[in-house]
Amino acid sequence: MDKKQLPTVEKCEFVAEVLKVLSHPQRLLILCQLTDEAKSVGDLEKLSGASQSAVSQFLGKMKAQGLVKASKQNQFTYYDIADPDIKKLIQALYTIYCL
Amino acid sequence: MDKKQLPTVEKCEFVAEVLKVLSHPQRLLILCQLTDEAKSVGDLEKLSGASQSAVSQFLGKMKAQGLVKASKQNQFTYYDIADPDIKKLIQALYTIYCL
DNA sequence: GCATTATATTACGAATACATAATATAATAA
DNA sequence: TTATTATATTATGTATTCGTAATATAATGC
Repeated sequence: MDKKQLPTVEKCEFVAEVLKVLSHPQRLLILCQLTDEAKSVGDLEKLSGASQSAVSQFLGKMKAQGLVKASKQNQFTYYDIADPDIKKLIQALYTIYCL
Repeated sequence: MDKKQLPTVEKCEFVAEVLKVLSHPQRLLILCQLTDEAKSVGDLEKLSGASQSAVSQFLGKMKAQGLVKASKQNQFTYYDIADPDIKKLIQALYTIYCL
């Protein structure tokens, strides 16, 4: 994704795609939790209140989009933020809405 | 909306609602354009490439949500950002994705 | 008045997203 | 080997969103 430009239709298409992922309460909570440290699917299930299936599906899709990365350790899969821009975005949201 | 807290489910529900509005290419472009200065529906129609009906509907809904405000001058309706948090958010997106 | 321009509203089919249930797989424990 | 735990996958009905067409309203210009 090239930067240094005014918002164009193409840029907005890309960013809107990212925002669509964040525009869901439980997905947003999951991503917020992951900015601290990697967490297992089970951890995120408890923290978000979403079902096992939903959490796994959310993470699978976000991984496919390159937003998070997975590392399997024994029977657990730990997820972590993969995209630094997402981390910045979550931090910006925190600054605006939580400080 | 009270602030100063870690992300909670309720906070995420609120923020996700806001992000849902931004998670659409043309709505995002419209909001980006409005951070500079108020613009008419027709201006936004041209800038976003969305249909007259769609632009009017987008603006109507965003107004109902308190994100933008309208001021009618003669036959034109000028829209402007109403929520300072949205302005901050758009600026953060600009910093992350356009600089 | 009539035509034109600007905006808003309503309606509706098509596409998408959601939540949930059911099932599968893989690892560990007993 | 059987049971249990952790995660992934698939399926599916429902709800929501989107885009567009049609129509309405309101102001301006002729």
